[in-house]
Amino acid sequence: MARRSYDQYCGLARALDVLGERWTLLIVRNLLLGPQRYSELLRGLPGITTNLLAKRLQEMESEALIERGGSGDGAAYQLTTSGRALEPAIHALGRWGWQRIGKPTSRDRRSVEWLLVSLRRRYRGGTTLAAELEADGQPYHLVLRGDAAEIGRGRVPGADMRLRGKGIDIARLFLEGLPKDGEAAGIELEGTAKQLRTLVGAFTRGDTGTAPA
Amino acid sequence: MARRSYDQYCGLARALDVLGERWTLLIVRNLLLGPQRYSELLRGLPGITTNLLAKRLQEMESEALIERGGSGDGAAYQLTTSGRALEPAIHALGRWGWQRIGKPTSRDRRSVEWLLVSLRRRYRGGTTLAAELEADGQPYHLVLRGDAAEIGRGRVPGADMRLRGKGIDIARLFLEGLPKDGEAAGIELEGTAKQLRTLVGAFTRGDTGTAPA
DNA sequence: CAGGATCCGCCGCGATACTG
DNA sequence: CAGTATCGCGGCGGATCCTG
Repeated sequence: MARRSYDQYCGLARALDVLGERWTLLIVRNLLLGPQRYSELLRGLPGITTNLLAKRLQEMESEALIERGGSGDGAAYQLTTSGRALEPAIHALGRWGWQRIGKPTSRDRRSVEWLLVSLRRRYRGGTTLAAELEADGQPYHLVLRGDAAEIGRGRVPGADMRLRGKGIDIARLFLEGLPKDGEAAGIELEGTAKQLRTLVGAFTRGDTGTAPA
Repeated sequence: MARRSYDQYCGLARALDVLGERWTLLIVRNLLLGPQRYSELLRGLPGITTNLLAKRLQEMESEALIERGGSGDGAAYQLTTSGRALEPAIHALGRWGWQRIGKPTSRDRRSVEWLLVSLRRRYRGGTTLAAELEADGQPYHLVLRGDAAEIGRGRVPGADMRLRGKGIDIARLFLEGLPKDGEAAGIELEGTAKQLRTLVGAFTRGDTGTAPA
């Protein structure tokens, strides 16, 4: 084996020894919303090939970033504690990237999941609300409780509200905010308009300005 | 040209489009301590080759991460505002890496500069002190003023204290702290023992625990 | 000496095909 | 569904040479 290394006694260089190869951090990003199976990762990472995904998963498992969880039918890859500890780094890189990002190009793939990951960082805090999302048929949950925001895949029991719509419309809702008329185009709302305002307002709009403390 | 891209409308993916290739983030790290010339970067990045450094510098300049500053004799590469905005991401990755790093192997190169970069993040705040370092003949400065820590290359006028020694001894001082007897082995001190304790105590020891607020 | 350019060999990556 | 096998190409590493 003997992976390529910078051979520098430096935290950053060591991190890049493990994370610097292509796709690795994007796999971590996708797992931040919850465990996923091989085929789900493959679909969620447009452009990666099967051999490369398999190789990366092996390397990441040997580096203890991920582990195979569950058994039988529920078998899936999930982050270890060490892998989850990458969340601040992913948020810092993501913030820098979102600051430079312009309008999506025609070649850009989109996923509401990329956005949901960034919402964990954009949460302002101080809200109490449990929401369910159904974007393009896939369920997600946002549970806001004081300073903590738990955002991931799947439903949540006892949700206060529910949004259903196309991923691109839901993404626009969180990226651009509610329109003046308070009607979110193309989105089916189960809940009050006030809850919707609370949900959307719980997150900072973008990364152009300084995020409120 | 047309660099390789993940083609994902996601901040992290966009950041990795720019930063994901080999050596790029390490160049930014080295420039965080101040501008450097081509040959200085080459010496400071053991293992990089001349062609690759030249290529990376071109790419980074076209991405507006760095710019050629100064003129004539003082010409050097320096970070732009956008490049300097990477400091939080570098600190986050560095913290993760320092947490996993063990003892240096025999192949590991060392540099007091890698450590100084991490000190900017490890600064506890609340100290007022201007110190000069001379490690392996190279001068550095640490100016601590309240919440701000300015750490970089070169001297600082009106330093309160001065340390001189081998880089490895100075690195050990900040990584392991002052020995019980308060005598820093192999280090020449201009200043009081109290100042030395203040300086060393102004930074957290490592990344194993949670850094104090 | 600073700041590259050029050539070459290799391996990481991407695409496709195939297997348990 | 969850990977392995194979192959071509381009990015990378190493060395050398060039120009102000």
